[in-house]
Amino acid sequence: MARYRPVDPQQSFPQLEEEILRQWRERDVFHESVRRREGADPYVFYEGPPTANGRPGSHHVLGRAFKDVFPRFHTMRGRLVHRKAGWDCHGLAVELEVEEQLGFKSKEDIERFGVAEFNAKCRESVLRYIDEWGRLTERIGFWIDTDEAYFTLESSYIESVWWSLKQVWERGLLYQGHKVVPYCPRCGTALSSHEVAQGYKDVVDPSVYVRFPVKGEEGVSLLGWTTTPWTLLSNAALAVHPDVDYVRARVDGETLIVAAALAEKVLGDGVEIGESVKGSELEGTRYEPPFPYISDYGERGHTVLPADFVTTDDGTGVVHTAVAFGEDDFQLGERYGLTLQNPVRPDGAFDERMGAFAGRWVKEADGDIVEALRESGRLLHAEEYEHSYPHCWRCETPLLYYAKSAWYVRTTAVKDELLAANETVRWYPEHIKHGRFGNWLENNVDWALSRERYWGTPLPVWRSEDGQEVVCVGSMGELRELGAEVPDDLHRPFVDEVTFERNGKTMRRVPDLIDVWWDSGCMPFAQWHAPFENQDRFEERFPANFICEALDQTRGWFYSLLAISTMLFGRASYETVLCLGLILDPEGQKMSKSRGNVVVPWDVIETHGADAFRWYYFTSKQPWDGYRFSLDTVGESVRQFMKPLWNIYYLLVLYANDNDVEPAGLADVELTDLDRWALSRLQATAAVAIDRLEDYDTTGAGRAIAAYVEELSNWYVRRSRRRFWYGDAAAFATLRECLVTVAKLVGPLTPFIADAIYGNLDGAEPSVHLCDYPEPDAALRDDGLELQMQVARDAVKLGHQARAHAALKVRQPLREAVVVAAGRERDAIERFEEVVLEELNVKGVRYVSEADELGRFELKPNYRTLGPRFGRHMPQVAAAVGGLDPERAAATLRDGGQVHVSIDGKDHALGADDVGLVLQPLEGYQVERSGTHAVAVNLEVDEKLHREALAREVVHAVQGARKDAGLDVGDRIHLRLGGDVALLEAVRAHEGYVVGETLADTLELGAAENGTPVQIEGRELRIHIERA
RNA sequence: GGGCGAUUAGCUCAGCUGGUUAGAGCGCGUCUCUGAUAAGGACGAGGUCCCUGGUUCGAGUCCAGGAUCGCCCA
Repeated sequence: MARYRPVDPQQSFPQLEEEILRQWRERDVFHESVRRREGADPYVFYEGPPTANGRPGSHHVLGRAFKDVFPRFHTMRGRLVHRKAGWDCHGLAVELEVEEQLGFKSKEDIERFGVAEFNAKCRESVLRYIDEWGRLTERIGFWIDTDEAYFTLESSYIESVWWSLKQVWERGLLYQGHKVVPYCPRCGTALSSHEVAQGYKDVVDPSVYVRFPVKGEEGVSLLGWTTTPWTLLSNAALAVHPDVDYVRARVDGETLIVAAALAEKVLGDGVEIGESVKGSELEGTRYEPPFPYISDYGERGHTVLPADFVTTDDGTGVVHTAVAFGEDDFQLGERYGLTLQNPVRPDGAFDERMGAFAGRWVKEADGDIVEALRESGRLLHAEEYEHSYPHCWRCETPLLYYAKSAWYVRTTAVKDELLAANETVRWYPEHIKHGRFGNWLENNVDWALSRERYWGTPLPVWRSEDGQEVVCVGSMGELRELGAEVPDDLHRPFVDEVTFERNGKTMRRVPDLIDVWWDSGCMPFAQWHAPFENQDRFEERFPANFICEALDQTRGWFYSLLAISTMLFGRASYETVLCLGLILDPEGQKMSKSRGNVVVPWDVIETHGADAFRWYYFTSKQPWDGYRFSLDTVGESVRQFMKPLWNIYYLLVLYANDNDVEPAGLADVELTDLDRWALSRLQATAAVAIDRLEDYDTTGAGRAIAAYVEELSNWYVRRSRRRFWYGDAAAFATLRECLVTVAKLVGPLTPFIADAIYGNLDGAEPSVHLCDYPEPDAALRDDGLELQMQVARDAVKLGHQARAHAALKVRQPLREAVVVAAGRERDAIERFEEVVLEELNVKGVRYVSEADELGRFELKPNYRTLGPRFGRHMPQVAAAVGGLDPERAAATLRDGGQVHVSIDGKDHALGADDVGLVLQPLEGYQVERSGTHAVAVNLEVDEKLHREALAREVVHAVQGARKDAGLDVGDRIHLRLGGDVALLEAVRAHEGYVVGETLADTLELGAAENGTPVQIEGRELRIHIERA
């Protein structure tokens, strides 16, 4: 009767996983695993909400695999790990997706379509993808509560976000300001810095040198330089560095004022250099602007101003300033009271003040502007200039640096707090902390919070038309108290209609939305609608023990979480961050739809399964380094780890069922040394796995477990095969214990195969994921045994090598192996002599403690111990050791004595640790050595040994024939053999052996006329098999 | 232009606080084992540890400069 459910050796893992998924659903294993830890010490995980804008890709599987493994591990370790899913629903990305669907090109299109309808589409679009995300999430075994997920679009979430903004407002950190921002005229919105970063492209722009004639000095011009000719239309001033030397350079009868350091570079070698002055002396110089359209820039308009940002790296050292179109320019304008004039409309076209250029898209006007300068004689020189310039990451429109009114959070005011909070965070990899992230915090600028878009959390600021009254609203209740009617849906356009009276004035909301990163950064409390509800839950689950996202979140979620919690609660909202790297294709190229090198996760799952996918991510390398990834690389996970593990499991079940072996505890059986070894190694492996996973190192944990599975397969099982055939209780108990424990160890990593194995071999719990993580049992640990086994395995390996080099197959029995070993090594090999004999197929082992028979010792200085001791005298020491008599020294050292060397007339004693003995084999012997021990095999094959080898060959041939005949491993047969007499003679001499190995009930010799012929050493054997 | 990281076998990756024969897996070649069997084992070929300098008795490992690639920032 089968004790265990039979195992398919060809099991399809994807199919197996579907089965396990069904069990998890039926038994509600995930929720049960959380329920069982009710009241335990919580381990808090925060889900960084993905934007469900598009189908999930392989990089999302990476993130979700790592977000899964540590919560699973800590649950098994006894912690209570709630996992609440979340979805980031707002933002420009979603709007763009919808715009694309609807064929929209601009904000006017959206306004015409209707904001309510447009936002309804956005909501629909986000929710549409969430299903597929949910499907993938479940399929890869990412356990997270999707039923209770938070959505950033919910009114409750938005209300919590409003609350956060009100806190910031009350601290005086929320303000409206004018700043020059990277602005996309097509999308009609400013971009955040990380959006800008995505869009840098190399472009060729005009590079123009322009004369700015000095007023009242005929023939003298300041020479300015720019790569954005369109900004010349609103030139407001020129900037020079006060400490830089400027010269009057004469060229072709005119005088040009440029930085001394750049004069020759710009004007050529032949230029005549005149008077030199400091930039500060040029301050106040009035000049003629290049275009007449706007003249009112205030008192200091169209004069030279001093500025520290001017460099002499390129250009002329005289910097054209257009207040509205550059950060430096804008600040300069503020300092010197230049009037802010912006002649460019929000759609990127010049306004009606710009004469012939009115209505033209600024970048396209560049060429004509250069022409106009040429015609007016202002152009000295024009060329092309290649540089990298930011473009809108989605619509590819070149961005404009553009002065806009916007709302900011004064994060610069809390920079020190941010840095201090960062100090409390543990980063993986460590260098991010003070590198990328720390640097980013050091260079903190105020958070540009507002967005002039439609689909997002509305900025809860209401204002009177005259700007005198401003209210930041922190909740719906507060809004009601102010006398407003509050709609159910807080999005635009509904929220825009909310008004109330204050001091006799009508208060209307400012039209802006907020940055989506603020939304997601609020999740620690907003996911619970705290502080309006569930304040206790929020407090219980704050801060997070662990968060994990891709490296690109450094300036995204990692920052928004830290910044918001620092401003609101004065501390970091997470303790440990794991950063994940990029997924690249096998050529190291970034995966992207446009390159067509994207690996669809479903393909991987259907081909190899989710376990393999996860295992690959966990173990192939440190996750932050990025992955060179393809379908095939995942296949290796299956071949190298899952398949061998499955094979062991298959073997156990096969023979346990065959022999009707009952599952037994270790206490009920008599363990052999080999069993104890396997169990000892198991404890060691558990210890490593725990240590590595506590340190967020799946690679270290996974590799240790894989190494153990390899040992189990290629040593324990291989050495124990016969015990399994014959139903040895201790072997079954041991292997079962090992496999069940491995299933637990590997559960967090490859949850499906782990549960399949556990369920069949143990099944005390409904799932392995309800078990405790294995604790190493010191009573089962035996370091000495492990060491001895290692020595014995080394000896076997050396013997195999010796045979291979002598080209003597293992099937040929040999009389003896000669082993050079003494003391502990000899004890070890003697303890496992049976194993050594069988592995090497030799009749006996002969030990020699002296090397004489097999070779000579050579002495080698141990640099590791001697180096620190002798320092720069090391070469002399090495020479002195080389000068010792090897035989005598070796004998002395092996007896535990000391040898003496003389360095600079001083005597030094060296012990066994200081001098290594290396055996040099004598010629003519087949000896393999490793350090001080060596193994030789006696190559002499006599008649008897040869006959035995032939018998083994015959068995080998018969086994082949059994297999060809399609027999089961346990089928009994009637065997008839015919052919060469020498072969038959060998069989006769070893009849018992042949009959036993081939499971033959009867054996007839010389009677297989119609048997299948095979060749053995050039002799023919005819084999006839019949099922008994 | 600045910051951070990477560079080790044909490929994917290990190499702890510097120690003298630089490893594994895959792939390749040869052999082998066989009652886990489209698995397993052994052997072999394959390496200027990106380059150049430096520190040191000794550098894949530490330092400086450079190259290439990636990410981030401008």
